[in-house]
Amino acid sequence: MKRNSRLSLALHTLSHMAGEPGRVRTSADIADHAGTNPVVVRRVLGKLREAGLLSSEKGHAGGWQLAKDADSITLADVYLALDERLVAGSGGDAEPSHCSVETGLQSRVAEVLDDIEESLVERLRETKITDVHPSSCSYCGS
Amino acid sequence: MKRNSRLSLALHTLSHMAGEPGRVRTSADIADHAGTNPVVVRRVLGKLREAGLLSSEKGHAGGWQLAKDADSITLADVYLALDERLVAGSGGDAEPSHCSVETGLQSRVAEVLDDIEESLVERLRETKITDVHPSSCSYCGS
DNA sequence: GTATATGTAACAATGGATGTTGCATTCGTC
DNA sequence: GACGAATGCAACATCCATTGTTACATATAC
Repeated sequence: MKRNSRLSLALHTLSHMAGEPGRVRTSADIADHAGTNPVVVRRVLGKLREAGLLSSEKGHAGGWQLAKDADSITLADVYLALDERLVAGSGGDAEPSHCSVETGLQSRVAEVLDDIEESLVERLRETKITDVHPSSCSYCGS
Repeated sequence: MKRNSRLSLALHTLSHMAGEPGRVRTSADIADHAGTNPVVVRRVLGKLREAGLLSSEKGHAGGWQLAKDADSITLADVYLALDERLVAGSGGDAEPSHCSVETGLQSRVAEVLDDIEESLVERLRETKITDVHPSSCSYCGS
């Protein structure tokens, strides 16, 4: 995995689950499919659980499944659950400048990027998890 | 500097230049203002020059300035000049899977992210460099 | 009690971005 | 023509976020 792997892994997994909503999957299964590691899967899916998108059960027959209807989950939900801020960045690490033009400009640039970030989230809100699942998929139970 | 530093540095610099379009600035000056290194500045601004947004002159009285009207430069121009792909990521590093559901899903996820990326660029096209420059700026010559 | 799952902490490894140095080249000025 | 000042560029070092890994505690079904 390389860039945007968290978002990618999340969408991948959710989309899979949208195909067979009832099925419970272990992090090991998911990791195999996604070509990564169970712990990484748990880390990412844990965020989605915090956001109420997934539920997990410990123990023998445990695993992960959707906590709500796939139709009601948008990419914005996923994006926000993962605390991604692709455009705006982490933001407030600018060392205070002596020059007032600089500080003004810096905050203005940050403002603009925040606006763009917001637009991005709005755009993400338009796509549902069910839109990601391939319509031509004849393998899953759906 | 930390995250999104290239985009941030580029916007910062262009916005500065929009204030005093005639002035030629050295990479050392710009680096000072941005709190970074002349070579880094040249790396980033070099991309903007390739895209025709800036021009640079070597030699004694050399430096950087806008190559076109600040009004005609949008954030999309900058974003694309820098080869940023914030949403879509680098993309094609997925190891080929034996499972056809996987490959289908992976390409579908990539498709969706590409769409979002495109929307982002469209959004960026709506903001001009002159929109970034603070209207309350009484320091620059504009 | 055992097997199997998550939850989590601690640490290692990887990789991209940034910072740095050095030097060739170009251009104005003396 | 020599010199100073700037870009252009390559090579290397450093930093840092992400990912990968190991280990172990905990919970649950059988």
